[in-house]
Amino acid sequence: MRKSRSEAAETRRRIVRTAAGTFRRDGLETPGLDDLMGAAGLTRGGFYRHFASKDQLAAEALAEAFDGVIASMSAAIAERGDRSPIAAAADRYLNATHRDGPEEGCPLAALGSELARAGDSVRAVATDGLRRMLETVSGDADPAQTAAARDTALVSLSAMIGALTMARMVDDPTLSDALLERVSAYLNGAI
Amino acid sequence: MRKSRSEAAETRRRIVRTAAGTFRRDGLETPGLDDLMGAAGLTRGGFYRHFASKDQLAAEALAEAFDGVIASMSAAIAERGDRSPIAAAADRYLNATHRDGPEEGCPLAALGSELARAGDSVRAVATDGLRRMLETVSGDADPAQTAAARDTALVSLSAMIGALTMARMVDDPTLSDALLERVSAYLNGAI
DNA sequence: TGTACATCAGTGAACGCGCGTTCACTGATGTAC
DNA sequence: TGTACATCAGTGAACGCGCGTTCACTGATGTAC
Repeated sequence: MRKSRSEAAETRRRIVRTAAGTFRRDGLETPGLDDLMGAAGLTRGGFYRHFASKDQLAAEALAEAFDGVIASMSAAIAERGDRSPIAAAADRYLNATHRDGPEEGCPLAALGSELARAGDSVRAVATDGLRRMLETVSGDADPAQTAAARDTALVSLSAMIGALTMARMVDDPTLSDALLERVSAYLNGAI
Repeated sequence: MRKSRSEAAETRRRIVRTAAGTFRRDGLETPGLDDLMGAAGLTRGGFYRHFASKDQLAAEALAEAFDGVIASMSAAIAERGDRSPIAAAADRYLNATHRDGPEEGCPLAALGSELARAGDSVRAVATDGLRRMLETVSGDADPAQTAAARDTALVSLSAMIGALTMARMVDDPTLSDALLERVSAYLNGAI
């Protein structure tokens, strides 16, 4: 049954990658080890060959989720043309595709209120992820960020996270669409 | 052991009221019936004399939480002096007291990402609560709301909810304070 | 108004279930010589 | 290079625990007469 080192390393990466999606779709507490290992095509017993605890997997999966969404926003900003970085980030963030695919999206919107109650290691990853996202939307090409750019990033990202979370929460599609469209329009025009 | 009708009705109200705080502090899933009944000074067994399910209590407690926070914001707006309703709402919402007392605060910030995955009855209450908050911050004295006022409310409330959620999540007090202060300053000045 | 009986608020134990974690085991991989 | 042995990735069962829900029971309250 033993797998080679490279196979085991690949297995570990697969567990983290699939868990990053499962956590964002179903929350941090709801999925059990059976769900998380099953998503990677494995059974529960092998979990502790790779991780010390479910919390450790959550922290690593969260970091991976941030990597993906930050790369996506960074790319959107790089291709922004003559728009502001914030406008490009808002377009990438506030749309139906992102709303309807939380497993590939921003973990701050997917897990925000649960992260506030999570353990120290998870919150540390979340804090670092928020910082990286703030740097990204404020235009990370500029190393000497101005205070105004930083404030604009704080306000804009807060609005994006709040709007996407509410757009997923409401049971009225019209209100959900309005949240995405109106906040996106505001960030495209007024800032 | 039987209690009088008025005592039973008072007990029911107490369970809903204390549960509204417990859910906001600890989340929708984490507290068990032991915790929820214990907070009201009761034991688990009596729960089903008052509620058909834990989900029903969650829906009623959430509605009560909205009532409280909307009354508070309404009062802040009524006493706003020459400031805009949004500025008054932001001051009431984005401060350390609210951040550090989720059990008495806005359920959208305390439970946002969990509400997006909740059952139909809970999501219906959440949707109604968001609508009521939007009406409140857009100045509910005006019955014929303009589209612009509605859009401003969408953007402002999204920013408030996102900023408060992030302020509770990050493990760095400086960043947490900055989120509250900078978004509040923006909503006081620019809108 | 008083009495007999029915009701039911609340208790505490029990139900089945799924959780995170542990462990004995299997057998292919890695290592020592 | 070949062989003998140690290692360990992954399995599946078991552990104790707490969950939401059910239920028999108690005894004060409510109701019928």
